[in-house]
Amino acid sequence: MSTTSQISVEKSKPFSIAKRSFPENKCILSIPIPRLSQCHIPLLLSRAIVSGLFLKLPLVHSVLRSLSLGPVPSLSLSFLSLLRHSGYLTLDNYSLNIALSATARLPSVSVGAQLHSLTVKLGLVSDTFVLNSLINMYSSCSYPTTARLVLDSAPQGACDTVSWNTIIAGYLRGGMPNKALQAFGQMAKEQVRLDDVTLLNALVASGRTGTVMVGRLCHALVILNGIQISSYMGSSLISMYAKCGLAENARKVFDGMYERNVVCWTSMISGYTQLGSFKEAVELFRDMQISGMKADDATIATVVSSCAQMGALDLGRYVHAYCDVHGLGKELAVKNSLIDMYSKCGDIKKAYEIFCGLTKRDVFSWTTMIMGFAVNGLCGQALDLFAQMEEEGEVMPNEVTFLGVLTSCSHGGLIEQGYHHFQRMSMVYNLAPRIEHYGCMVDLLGRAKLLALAEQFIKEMPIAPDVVVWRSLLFACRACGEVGYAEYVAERILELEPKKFEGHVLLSNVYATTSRWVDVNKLRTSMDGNRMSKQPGCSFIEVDGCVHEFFAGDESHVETEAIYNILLGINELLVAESLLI
DNA sequence: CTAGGGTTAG
Repeated sequence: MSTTSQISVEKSKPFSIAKRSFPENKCILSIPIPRLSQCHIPLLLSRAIVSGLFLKLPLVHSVLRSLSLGPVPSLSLSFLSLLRHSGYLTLDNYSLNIALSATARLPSVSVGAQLHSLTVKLGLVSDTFVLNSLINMYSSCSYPTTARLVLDSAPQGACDTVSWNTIIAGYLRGGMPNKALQAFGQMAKEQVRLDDVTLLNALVASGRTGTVMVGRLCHALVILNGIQISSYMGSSLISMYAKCGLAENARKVFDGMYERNVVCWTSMISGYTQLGSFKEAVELFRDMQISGMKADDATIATVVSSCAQMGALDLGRYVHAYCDVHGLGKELAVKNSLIDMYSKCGDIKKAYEIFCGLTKRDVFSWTTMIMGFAVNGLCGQALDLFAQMEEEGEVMPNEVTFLGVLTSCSHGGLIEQGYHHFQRMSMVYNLAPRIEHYGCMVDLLGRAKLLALAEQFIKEMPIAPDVVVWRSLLFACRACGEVGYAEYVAERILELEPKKFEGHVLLSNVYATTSRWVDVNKLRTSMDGNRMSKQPGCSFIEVDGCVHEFFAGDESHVETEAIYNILLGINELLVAESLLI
């Protein structure tokens, strides 16, 4: 089996192509071909071949390989086809391997599929390298299921660790982390040798599915096998622990690392952001700057998201300025996060300014801006923007976009429009409404005090209502003074989450409105008996650019009550339900 | 031939 290393070992006499001469083969191989104009190389070589020059096979192979890795992988394919048709080369396992890795980088699977049938015809599917390239080609072209079919129907003994690793990576890329985890299990069951790439992929799968057990197992395997915690491994571990809600474990991995690159730092910062520890996220960003590690766009995007969720406008502005100084923030993800930050912090003008300045807009840009208008009470503008999005038609709305649209209708009291968009969501865009969308609709009807309609809507839902849906209905009951029905609804919430604090409180509030103090007491006593402790309501406030975090009922904060009153005035969103007790 | 972090959410 030919490999690249064999090629670079090969040395030969000087030879020439056209009028350019090279001292030896090795020199050609070390030419950074992507730096030359890639288009000229096949042209140059084609001319040489047509004029009857014989080129050594290793050179041809190396050029094919470079082209397949270059910016225009299809050049590799056209050159290969020329070589074949001029009788220069017959397709063997090596050239087929190169061709397949070129097609893996094409947007369409069609050429790759043609090569697949060629592979079968030539009887090369039992070659492990060719097989793996084939699997990789289907995985990269977003056909992970077909890739799996290739693996499952491969001849006995042809598959190896890389084949399985490629399958797992393909599932992850295709947004199928459960399948990835399953494949990892099968791999272990069939006693395929696991390596560090396997564990790395399995860690990603564990994180995305929230399967701590498997994540821990992988971590244990890493330690037991003495696998070095590289930046790759470390960032995967950190991200896995963070996604499973174990911030401390993530931090332990982070602190214990011998060397960390920007990805490790970003993994930890984004872990904090995802877990709602915004202050820690920002602090770690500071530590990162102190340590001299340069942030990149991924870091900025997650830090800005933390600022947005804290409502820290000054801090957000600082990070924005940091971007300009360090030449960062050119990527859309950062601009989108800035739009979100400015609109969540109330500077909707600045948010819209950034949005308007975008030369390219993805679904995040539109959705963030729509949601930004909605939460700032500019429901009309939110809906106008959605109309503009549909009119331009370059970006398809997704489920979250419709959450923004429905929220706008709900906040604006636009019932007919709400129904209209709710229907269009599935009819026009083939998006199945999720429980969140049903929640929006109940909220829409409840806010308009259309209690009977809201109730009917819940009854006709194809999914079981969750706590949020019931809570929306409960608020509607309260607004309509329907105490009896409110009791029923509060009981449903309690039923869904008997161990949680909230349901008990809601029910006891309902009792309190009808002065049923005996029932209130009974409920409170049972709560104490169950040692039910509430999650403290937590808020942030920025004073002179400094972010203070405080908890409801936090005695250490002397000004808690005062700040709470300020918050009530600033942003109704910050008022956690448990603060009201 | 395979590998890590990032933006929207009732």
